[in-house]
Amino acid sequence: MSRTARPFDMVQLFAALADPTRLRLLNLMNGREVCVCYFVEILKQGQPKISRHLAYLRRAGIVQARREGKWMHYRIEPPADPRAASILDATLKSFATDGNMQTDLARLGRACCEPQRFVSLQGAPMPIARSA
Amino acid sequence: MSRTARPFDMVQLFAALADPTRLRLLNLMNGREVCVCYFVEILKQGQPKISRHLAYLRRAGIVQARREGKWMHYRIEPPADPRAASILDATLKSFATDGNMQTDLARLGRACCEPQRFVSLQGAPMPIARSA
DNA sequence: GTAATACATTCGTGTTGGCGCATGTGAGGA
DNA sequence: TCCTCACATGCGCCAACACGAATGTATTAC
Repeated sequence: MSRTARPFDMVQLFAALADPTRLRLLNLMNGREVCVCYFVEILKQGQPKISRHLAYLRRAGIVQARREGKWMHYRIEPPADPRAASILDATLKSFATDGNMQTDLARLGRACCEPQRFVSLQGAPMPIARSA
Repeated sequence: MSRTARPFDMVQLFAALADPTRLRLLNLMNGREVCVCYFVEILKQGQPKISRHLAYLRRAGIVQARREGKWMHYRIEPPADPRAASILDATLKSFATDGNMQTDLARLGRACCEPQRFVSLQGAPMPIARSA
């Protein structure tokens, strides 16, 4: 039984979106694959907190993780269920007109251009642009 | 300060959608103004439970209530915030391909055509079609 | 091997949410 | 006025969640 075959749990999807930290994480991952250390730096939140929210998003089936040496990269995984995909898409689009979300993206952009300014990002891999 | 002027709380919106009973209620209200007694009959759930979930949806700013004598009619109130409106719209559209939601709608249709078959619906006002 | 780095997970605590049950409230009807 | 109907709300209980702090686990550096 494939993971995409079973019907998507819409309630779990909405529960995953019902948290400000998780929405900020999704915003930062929108179009990019991002290393956990960037989340911690940009959101200025504790690492366990970030990690737990990422695990929550992964359980909900909307993000995927990839290991690269010591680092973990997270990216958005659009659900196979078209209903869930449309909800997630509408959510991601809504970030474009959200001032706080754009501020986060600007901070991410600055961190990528000058990682040497952030002690916690020394040697960390840059976010990788992704189509989905 | 008007109620629509302040920025919509997206987290509260998603929290409101993160419950199966509330999703079923929204589905039944999609395109209609429905009396509480119909919700109780169609969903076969206790009246206090239905009432509390409707109150939750009202607090989230996506449904409105109207009193008509002894009966309360609930309808969907599209949020003024276009971001919230698009999320809600995508959610409502997703019901079209959901078998359980269509079953609920079929039960509502039958209850409206033959209210005399349901003891709890004697004299209850019929749902009223609405554009939004 | 040891140590350090980058994340994940566990633990304990406070908060929130959902539920059934009982009770309160507001609008008719007799 | 009293009663009933339709619905809302308060109460107690239990489960789920968010959080900081501490600890565990891969991976790399030495």
